[in-house]
Amino acid sequence: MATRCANCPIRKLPLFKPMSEREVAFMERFKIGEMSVQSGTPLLSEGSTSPQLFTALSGFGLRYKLLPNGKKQVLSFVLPGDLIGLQAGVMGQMTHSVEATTHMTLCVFNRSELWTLFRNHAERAFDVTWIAASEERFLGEALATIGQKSATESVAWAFARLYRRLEAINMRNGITVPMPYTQQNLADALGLSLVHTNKTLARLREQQLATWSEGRLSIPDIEALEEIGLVEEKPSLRPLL
Amino acid sequence: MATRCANCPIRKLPLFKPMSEREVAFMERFKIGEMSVQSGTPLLSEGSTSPQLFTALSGFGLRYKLLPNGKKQVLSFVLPGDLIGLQAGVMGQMTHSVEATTHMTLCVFNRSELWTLFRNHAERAFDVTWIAASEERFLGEALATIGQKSATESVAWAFARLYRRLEAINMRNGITVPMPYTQQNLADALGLSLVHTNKTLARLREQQLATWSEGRLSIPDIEALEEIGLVEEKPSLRPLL
DNA sequence: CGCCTGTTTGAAGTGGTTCAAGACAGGTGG
DNA sequence: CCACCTGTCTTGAACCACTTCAAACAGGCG
Repeated sequence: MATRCANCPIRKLPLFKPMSEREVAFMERFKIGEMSVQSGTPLLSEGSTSPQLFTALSGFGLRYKLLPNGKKQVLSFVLPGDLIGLQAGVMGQMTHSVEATTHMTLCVFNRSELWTLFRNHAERAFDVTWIAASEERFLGEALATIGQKSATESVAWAFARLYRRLEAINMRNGITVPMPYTQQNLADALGLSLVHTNKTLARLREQQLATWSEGRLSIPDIEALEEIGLVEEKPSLRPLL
Repeated sequence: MATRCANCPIRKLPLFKPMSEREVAFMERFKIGEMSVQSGTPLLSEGSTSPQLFTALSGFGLRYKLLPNGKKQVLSFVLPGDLIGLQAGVMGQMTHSVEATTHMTLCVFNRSELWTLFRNHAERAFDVTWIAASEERFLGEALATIGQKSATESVAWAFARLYRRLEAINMRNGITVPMPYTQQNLADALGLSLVHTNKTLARLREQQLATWSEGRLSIPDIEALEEIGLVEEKPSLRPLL
């Protein structure tokens, strides 16, 4: 059954900006339903003009682009709290695809209501823009990583970023966080080959910097890893849609 | 002296969405001045919380990030019509720097007025979000390029994209467009070394696909170049701020 | 003229790719 | 219950696209 926004389990997590009562009330109207999908389900695809926006409530996904040469670039990992489909929402068309990596539950919003949001809820509209700018910021960081860092630095960057983000939504357990992706997914995200990604992971494991197995990532010293990955930014208080 | 928005020379270019009279009137109030800077001038820097937003009226610039290891990633080339500083505008802090590559003239807006825009001009607010989403889209494309394409494909992609964008603002002259950047700039944008970039340019020149010298880029067959660069998206009608 | 920035070229080195093959786990059908 | 998938991870070895090092050249400028 659809969770009421008032009881939204993720809204109160430390990562998210508090919402006023009026905002919660509006979101409750804006939300048209809840969706539950299995792992592997495509949520949005490149070129489509989806009538819907989603917010991930639980589970993990991937945003990616497929190239004419058959290669795949993973743009980012979708985690609980992420807004999905903003591009189609404002520009009318997706230029990347999104799919569920694990089972996911999602809030569903009506794209056509986005306009109402802009007209009547300036604060929320500002938040939407904040989210778009934040994604731009993330991609800029990813670009700098792929473009200028070594394989080891890149993997360390990705792990550290994911660890901090998961920590901020209370998914850290001791020194480990869930990581339900494959090495191929990580390779596609960092522009590396699967083989080299695997060898890089082995090296990080030997040095006790990061151990990734059975869907869980363990990081004994996150600050050391951040240093290796040349991480400069931390997740900041963000609005939730 | 300051151009009135009503007479804005770039608003009527084919690339930009028409603006209503009410919108023009608002922009005229939103705009607090005009700025003219020399080549090399830093406009915004990483970490700063600039009180201003700009729109490039003429001239060329660069957005880039500097890494702790001393390397530089160019995120994009700033062309006339581009909005600068949106990140600081909504998130309060820049995570990349922007500087002028040539002489530039810029419209200056007051960041604190951005909020007024969101409250009283929903359409314009929507446009701002559109712009943010469009930058995200571009960075996704750049990521796929750097991550998955060969050096030749990357250079072809960058050239084709710039050519089409400049064409859309009437800066094409026959088969040539202005390109006032250095090979080092391009190398930093594509995550390649200067030497290899230079050799790749030589190869494209030999094959008569693209000739870049003395600040001008000539492309005899843009569609062939787009194919080589695996270009899938074209510049689309965009709002101007 | 001397200096600076940007471009060009050659040659050597390497971080990463590609190819190949095996191990292991989970799932499926006979 | 076993044989046989298929997907993921792992490892070794050969190769090459790109980097790094080095040096020369061209144009603009005080």
